[in-house]
Amino acid sequence: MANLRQISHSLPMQLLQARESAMALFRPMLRSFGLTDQQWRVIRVLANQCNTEAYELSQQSMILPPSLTRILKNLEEDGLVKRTPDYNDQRKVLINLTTRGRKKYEQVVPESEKVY
Amino acid sequence: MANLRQISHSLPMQLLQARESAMALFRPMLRSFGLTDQQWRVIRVLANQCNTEAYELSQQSMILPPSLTRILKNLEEDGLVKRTPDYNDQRKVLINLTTRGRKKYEQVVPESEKVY
DNA sequence: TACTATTACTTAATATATTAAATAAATCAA
DNA sequence: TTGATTTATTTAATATATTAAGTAATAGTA
Repeated sequence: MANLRQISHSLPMQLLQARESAMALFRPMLRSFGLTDQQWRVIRVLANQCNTEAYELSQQSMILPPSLTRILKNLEEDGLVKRTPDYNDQRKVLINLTTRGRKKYEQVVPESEKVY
Repeated sequence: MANLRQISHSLPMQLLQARESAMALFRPMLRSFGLTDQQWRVIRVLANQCNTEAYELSQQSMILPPSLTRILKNLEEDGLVKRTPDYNDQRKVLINLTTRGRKKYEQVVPESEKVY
C-alpha cells in the first residue's frame, strides 16, 4: 500500500475541477440573468428542439427526472416554459419555451458566446 | 446566428458527462459501504493528512464550506470523523478520522482501486 | 376482457450546492 | 488598548441531487 492514489490525481476529481474552472467563468453571467446552471441547461435544450419529452430533456440536460420536475415547475412559474400533455400518450408531457423563455435565451446566448 | 453551439458540444457539458460516466462506476461500490460521493472525498483527504483545517479540507475535497459543515456533522454522527478546536487559533477546527473512520477508509480503498 | 408488466412522470425523504448573512476569534492601526 | 478589519467557520434560505416509492396511462398476453 505504499502507492495510494492521491485524491487530487483521481480522474473524477480532475474532471470536477476542470468543470468548476469552466463554470466559474459562466456562472456570474448566468446569475446576472437570474438563471441557475441547471435552468440554463434546460433552456438551451428547449431552444433547439420543440415539443421535448421530459425524459429526453432529462437526458440531454444531464438532470435526473425528479430534479427536472422541480426545475420545470420553477421555470413555469417564471413564465419561461410551458408544459402540454401529449394527446397520443397521456403519460407524456411535451415541454416548450414560451415567447418570454425564447427571449431570455436570445439575450443570454451572445453573452455566453463571449465567455466561451 | 446560423451556427449556435449545441449544448451537447459545450465544454462544461462534456466534462459533466465524462465525470458522470466515471462516477457511475464508483457510486454503487461507495453506496454499498454507506457512503456518498462527497463523504468519500472528505474521508480520502483526511486519510492522507492529519489535523486538517476546515478551509483546506474544503479546497481539497472541492466542497464549499457550508456544505462541508453539514457533511462533517453527518460523518461525526456516524463516528467516522472528529473535530477538535485548535488551541493556537480558536477560530479553527482541526479535523481527523477516528479509528473507525480509518478502518472504513481501509475497507473502501482496495475496492476503489479495483474499479479504477 | 382481465391480468401483468412496462413506461413516463411525480412525490417523498434525505443529502448536497450556492449565496448571503451571522458569529466569534484574531489582527492591525491609531 | 480600543475600535475597525479580517479570518474561519457556521447558520439560514433556497435550489438541486439522489434513491426509492407512488401514480396513472399504455402495451402485451392469455
